[in-house]
Amino acid sequence: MEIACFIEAADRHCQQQGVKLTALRRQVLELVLSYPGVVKAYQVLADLQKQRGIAAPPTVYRALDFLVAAGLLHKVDALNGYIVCHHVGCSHEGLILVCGDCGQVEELDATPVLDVLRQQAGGAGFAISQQNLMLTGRCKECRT
Amino acid sequence: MEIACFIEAADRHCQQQGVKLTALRRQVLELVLSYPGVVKAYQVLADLQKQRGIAAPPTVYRALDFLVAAGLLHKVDALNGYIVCHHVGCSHEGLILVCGDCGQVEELDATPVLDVLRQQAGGAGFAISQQNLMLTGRCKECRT
DNA sequence: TTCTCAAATGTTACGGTATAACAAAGTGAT
DNA sequence: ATCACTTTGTTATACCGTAACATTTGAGAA
Ligand SMILES: [Zn+2]
Ligand SMILES: [Zn+2]
Ligand SMILES: [Zn+2]
Ligand SMILES: [Zn+2]
Repeated sequence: MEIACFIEAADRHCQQQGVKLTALRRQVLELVLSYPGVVKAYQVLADLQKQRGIAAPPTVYRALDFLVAAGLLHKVDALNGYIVCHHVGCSHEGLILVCGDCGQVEELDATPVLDVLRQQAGGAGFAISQQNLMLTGRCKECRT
Repeated sequence: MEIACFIEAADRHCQQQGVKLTALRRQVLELVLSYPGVVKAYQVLADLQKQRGIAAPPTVYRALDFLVAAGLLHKVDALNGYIVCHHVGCSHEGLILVCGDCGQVEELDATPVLDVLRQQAGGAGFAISQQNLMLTGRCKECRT
């Protein structure tokens, strides 16, 4: 199974970083993984409630925050959602393409373009921090 | 006055586009202009209430949506806020730098870098739409 | 083992963000 | 004046996210 494999990698990744992928965090990660694209916190919360009967917002937000900090998820501000990072470990800044029609997500490497952006911003006295680039558009399928 | 000049240009810009900068929309634009950087909808709402006694969220959200659609404001998703576009008319895609410390904003031209991004995304079958690039970081002053 | 402390999770309550739905008022054309 | 259309007002509610404090858990020290 694809998911189990990812979880295993995530587990190793957390151990390397000296943080713990607890049962709850793993469960939330699995729930996010079960979606093909962007997922919202309250959707994860609903799923979690189906599985363990009761859960409150802080439970899922804390897990999501942890997973983002660990580099396993990315937050998609424009959609108030989260996506799985499929480039764990490859110390990267992501170029995240979100299809506005179907919600599917593709993640490319933004390192080269961010070098250019850092230079351009630096010329204006601005130091841009480590971050991902989010762009919206339409995926191959949705372009018909 | 700087603001009056901007409003005048905004008015012309709207006329050219065949949309109307009504009194309410102008008032909201002035309120956003009165801040140096990112402003939040509910802050504008509070200001509006001071000026006209009563106002509800839809009033300000509708005005803000209009101003964004007209190209007079940009929405900063990462901060749930809005900024004034100081490149009205120059048909542009902005590279918007937001200082995470002080909220100040600088807007550069993102056209060249978006050309590169379009090419990279196109290689993955993705057609990215017209949009601005938002990056967070620290401005000259806040870097101490 | 048992204690202790820090991290993680549970729980309650609340505040911030945004929109749906419908009513009323303005605008301009016939 | 009447009509169709756009804008604004109003109420209510849904969605997003966190503060604050209680409780549990688990790893290391005594
Ligand atoms: Zn990634
Ligand atoms: Zn799609
Ligand atoms: Zn702009
Ligand atoms: Zn600053």
